[in-house]
Amino acid sequence: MILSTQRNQSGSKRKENEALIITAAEKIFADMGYAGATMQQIADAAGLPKANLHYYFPTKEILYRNVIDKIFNLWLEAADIFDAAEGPKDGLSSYIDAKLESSRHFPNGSKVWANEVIQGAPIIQDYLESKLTAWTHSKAEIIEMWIAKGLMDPINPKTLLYFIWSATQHYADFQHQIRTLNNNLDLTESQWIEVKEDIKKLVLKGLGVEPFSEHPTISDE
Amino acid sequence: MILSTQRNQSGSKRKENEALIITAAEKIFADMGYAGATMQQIADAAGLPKANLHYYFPTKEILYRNVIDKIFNLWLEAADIFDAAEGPKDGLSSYIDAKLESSRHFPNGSKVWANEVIQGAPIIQDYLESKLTAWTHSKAEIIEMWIAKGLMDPINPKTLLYFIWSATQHYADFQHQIRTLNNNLDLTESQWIEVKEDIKKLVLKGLGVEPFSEHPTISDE
DNA sequence: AACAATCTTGACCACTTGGTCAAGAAATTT
DNA sequence: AAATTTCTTGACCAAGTGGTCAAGATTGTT
Repeated sequence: MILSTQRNQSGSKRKENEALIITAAEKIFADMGYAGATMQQIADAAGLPKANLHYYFPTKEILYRNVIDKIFNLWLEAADIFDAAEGPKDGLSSYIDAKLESSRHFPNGSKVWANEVIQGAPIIQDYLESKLTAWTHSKAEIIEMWIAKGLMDPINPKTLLYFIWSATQHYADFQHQIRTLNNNLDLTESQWIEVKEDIKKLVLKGLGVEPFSEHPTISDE
Repeated sequence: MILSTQRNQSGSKRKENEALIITAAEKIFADMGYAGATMQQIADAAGLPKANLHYYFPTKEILYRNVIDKIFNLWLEAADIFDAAEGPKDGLSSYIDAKLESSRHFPNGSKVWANEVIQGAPIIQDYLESKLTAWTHSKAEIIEMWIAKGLMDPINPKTLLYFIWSATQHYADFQHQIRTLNNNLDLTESQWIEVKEDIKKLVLKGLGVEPFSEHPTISDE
């Protein structure tokens, strides 16, 4: 008895099972969309009976919102890099790296988000209106400051943000298409490195962020 | 009676109604996803009773594949520009323009495609394996030729294609998010022009495609 | 005008879905 | 060890789904 008392060290059984269910749900929602996902599939993926899911998350929508919540908070964290950066070379590089890492290792979150937004964000509109709007404005200000300081070419900050979001999230959302066009193989480590370098180079050079090391490009052939 | 005889001049009633249904279906599939869309919703959007849909398209999946077919053929057409181009400046500019126009005026097709690919292309995998693969290889060859001729910096051609696809399709797929971040307003004509210019400039300059007209950018502040 | 082909439609059905519930098993507290 | 809280689960249900069907309306043909 004494031995088995505190079997679950890391918090209550509730937290454990909620995390288990959310992880399973993230995958199923990513693969099937909100409407296409069934509670039964999620239950199977989590290894629990369906009725048990409803004990922890009363409705499918509540479960879904918990999934979104987890995803969005991860994204917010990943973007702290931005604020700490000295200038665009540093900040944008790190941000692109972080977003690509996230696309590589946690594509499901990005997929769920994409699916939801494509469909007009019927369930998470309040997120867009509040959190995402605030976040975007704060990052746009930083970019504008960089432009004002002459550290990069002028560009609409939102256009640049969309640019980076789309280029990086594409590797999560369109993972399947990319794999198919890569002889049905996932990208290798070296391919990922190449993608990272290509994207960073393209963006930084495209923005006229100067000291990109490397030999200066030959101007005319 | 005589008056109403040839009411439908342009081809058979079949073609008319099929087009009507496909257009309605495209919107519903884009807004709801494949699983989330119901035949009843599509029927309502088309102004027809549900049983009538099944007369023209026996199953939901057959209707869906017809929608995909229409979308994909439009994309193929838009990419002919690529082959006719002299070099990257011309070719990439035109392609970006065409893709952005398509995102602006026909976002639903892009959304349906994105939804499907995110979910692993359960229904259109054969498209990816055959048509898209062939198309991509042919475009990659052109890009490699441009690189070999020294018309642009070296880059993995697929990475570049993904880059352009993601940047342009983002404006269709994430239309709702972009609108929300634009004070709940659709982009204006001048905003679209700005986006086009920003993206083209970023890509071309990022690829070291030189004569981008305009005044030479001031190198240091 | 008679006939044939095409199209239209309400009513219907088998099946799946999210969600409920009540009985009980485990764990925790007193 | 008794009482209480938390968790587990099979069985169940009302609602909605894709798809069917047969009767009829419309159109085209001879």
